[in-house]
Amino acid sequence: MPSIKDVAKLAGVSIATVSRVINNSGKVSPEKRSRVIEAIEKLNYQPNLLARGLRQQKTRLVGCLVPDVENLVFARLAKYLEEFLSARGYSVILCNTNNDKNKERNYLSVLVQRKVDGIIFSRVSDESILFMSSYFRQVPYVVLDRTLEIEFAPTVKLDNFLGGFLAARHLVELGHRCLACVTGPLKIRLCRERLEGFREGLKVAGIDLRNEYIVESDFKINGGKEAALRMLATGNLPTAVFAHNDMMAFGVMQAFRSEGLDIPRDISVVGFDNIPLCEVVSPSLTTVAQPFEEMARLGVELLDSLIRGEKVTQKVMVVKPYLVIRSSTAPPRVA
Amino acid sequence: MPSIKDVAKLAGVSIATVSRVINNSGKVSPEKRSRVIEAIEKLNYQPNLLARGLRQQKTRLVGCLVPDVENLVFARLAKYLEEFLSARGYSVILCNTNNDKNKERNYLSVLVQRKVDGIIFSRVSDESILFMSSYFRQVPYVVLDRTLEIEFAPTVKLDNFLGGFLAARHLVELGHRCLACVTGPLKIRLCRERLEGFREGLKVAGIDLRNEYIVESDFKINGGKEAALRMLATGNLPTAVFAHNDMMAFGVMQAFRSEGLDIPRDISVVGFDNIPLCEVVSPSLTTVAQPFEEMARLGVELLDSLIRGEKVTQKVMVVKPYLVIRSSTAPPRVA
DNA sequence: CTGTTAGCGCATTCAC
DNA sequence: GTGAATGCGCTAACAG
Repeated sequence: MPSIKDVAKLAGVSIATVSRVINNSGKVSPEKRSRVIEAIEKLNYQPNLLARGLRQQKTRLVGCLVPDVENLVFARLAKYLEEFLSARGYSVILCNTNNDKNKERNYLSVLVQRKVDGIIFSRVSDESILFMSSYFRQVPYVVLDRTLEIEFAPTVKLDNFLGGFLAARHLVELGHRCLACVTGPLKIRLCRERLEGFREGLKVAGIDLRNEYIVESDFKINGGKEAALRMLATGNLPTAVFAHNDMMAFGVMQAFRSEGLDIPRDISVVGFDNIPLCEVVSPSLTTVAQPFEEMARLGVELLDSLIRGEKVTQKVMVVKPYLVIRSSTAPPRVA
Repeated sequence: MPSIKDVAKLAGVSIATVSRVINNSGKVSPEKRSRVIEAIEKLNYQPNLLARGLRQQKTRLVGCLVPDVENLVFARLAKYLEEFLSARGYSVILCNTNNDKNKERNYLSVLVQRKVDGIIFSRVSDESILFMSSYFRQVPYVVLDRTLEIEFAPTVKLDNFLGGFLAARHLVELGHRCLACVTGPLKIRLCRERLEGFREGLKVAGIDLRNEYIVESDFKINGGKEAALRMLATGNLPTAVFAHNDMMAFGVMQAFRSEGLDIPRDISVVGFDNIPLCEVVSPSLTTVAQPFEEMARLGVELLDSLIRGEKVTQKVMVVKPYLVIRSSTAPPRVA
């Protein structure tokens, strides 16, 4: 591996001049510049980013923590984060925490040791945040998709209440009066928000969301199936179901269909997330879409500003979900 | 950020002693050791891995190139790679090339500049490999899931021919005599291998795979749909279909079902990959499973050996796929 | 056992 | 414009 010295020697200049050429800083005579460029190409020289980082005290590295890359939601988020970060000249260390607090802790430590310029957290546990808090003044960070209880934490989040509300309004407008909600784990704040938004959407139409129509589940497809089966078991079916994510909605649809019900003729289903699969299943799934790309873009912009030390006035950004109407929702059958 | 100097000062020892404690190298008196440890904790000192990497000429960083993290196959692979690599003390820079040759090129360059200890390629283009070849003697690498035409390239790959063969044998054993294959892009070698394996599996049963029953597609769900519709259009339906991945198999199932056909009563379908969705769709999908975890494990082991400079006798490893029989396959209806 | 020192590769003063 | 010298934080070689 050639170093800057080798280039300098070959070009017959000092390493300072080579550095100036590489970084386009300072004045260099055209002649020496071309000699340096020639040497660089001849040696196939690549600057050592470790050394540069050590010297400059910045690395153009950003760490991204996600709970599960196999989850389509986070795969998507990760993809966009990476795309926008690399467009701004950052490399990304992607850390899959697997929802494991110890892994989170470890990764945070590793990222700090590797001197990342910033960190983007997505849905980490409060414990990790606590652990991380000792670094909070040392390394810029942005929290994505999850609100922290920490004041002033720079955050990009979805208006989950609105998401639930949109689902409710859509179903009410179709004429549904008997609705159910399959939630994610209610210990997660965003689930509570989605539920409350849904409840409010019904309330403004004069409909009560009865407790027996709230089924708590786990964001997984099988959880959705089980939730639907539980409803079937009561014999008291709603005419429409709102699930807190698309996977559970798929499970709900499958369970109902396996019992001979037709979607949406017998029961309408609304999901949440708008993962690509929504449009390919049949019937295609009406869902509350999360603007992942926008969230990633905002998160990256925010982090970049923080890293560059720019003054950031708005540290908490809330993005709006929107409804994508497909074929899984329809007016209820006339009773 | 405290440095080793601060620790040394606080503990009243030299930086060499601190280094010895950190790395557990050399002998240090118990007393000084505990003083150092105390200082480290007090200052919340974290070693600077840039400096260490620069000094040691190794970083414990590994770069992983995948074509598309949103694709469940690669998300899975990436997850396992990360898991096994971090278990061995490596951090991972995950690069999503988005099937873009320029991004591949860029990433390779970045990884080299960041002095990664090794690289794991998954399904990169031949062009990138060409570009990379200038580094091949400088940085250890392993090719996953795709064979290169380069001699001696360390590789972990699937026996794709066997995969096709297994699918064929299963269907033939069920009694099918009229079979079709929905392939991925045939310019990709592994698709040709899967197809040939399938053909051979039929051949040993005395069945010819007729050309009109080979439909080339694109690995996507919609591609599968279209392929099925094309078959329907000919009016000459097979009794079983083998698709080169699960997503296309889902598309095939959907298209057939939307035309009133029943899976597996009217038509059996076999997929490839064994993504988690296989067991949750209905009917659940019989498929040729790729042992992603094993591939990742072998790839990481191989790379680690290479990095450590161990002598590696077997540089090309071929892993075997296996059949997972679910509900999408059944004997054909009696003609 | 322990401390001093050199140097990894680079950007950045500061003289000239 | 240009080069010599310094130091980022660390490990390793060496001397004691």
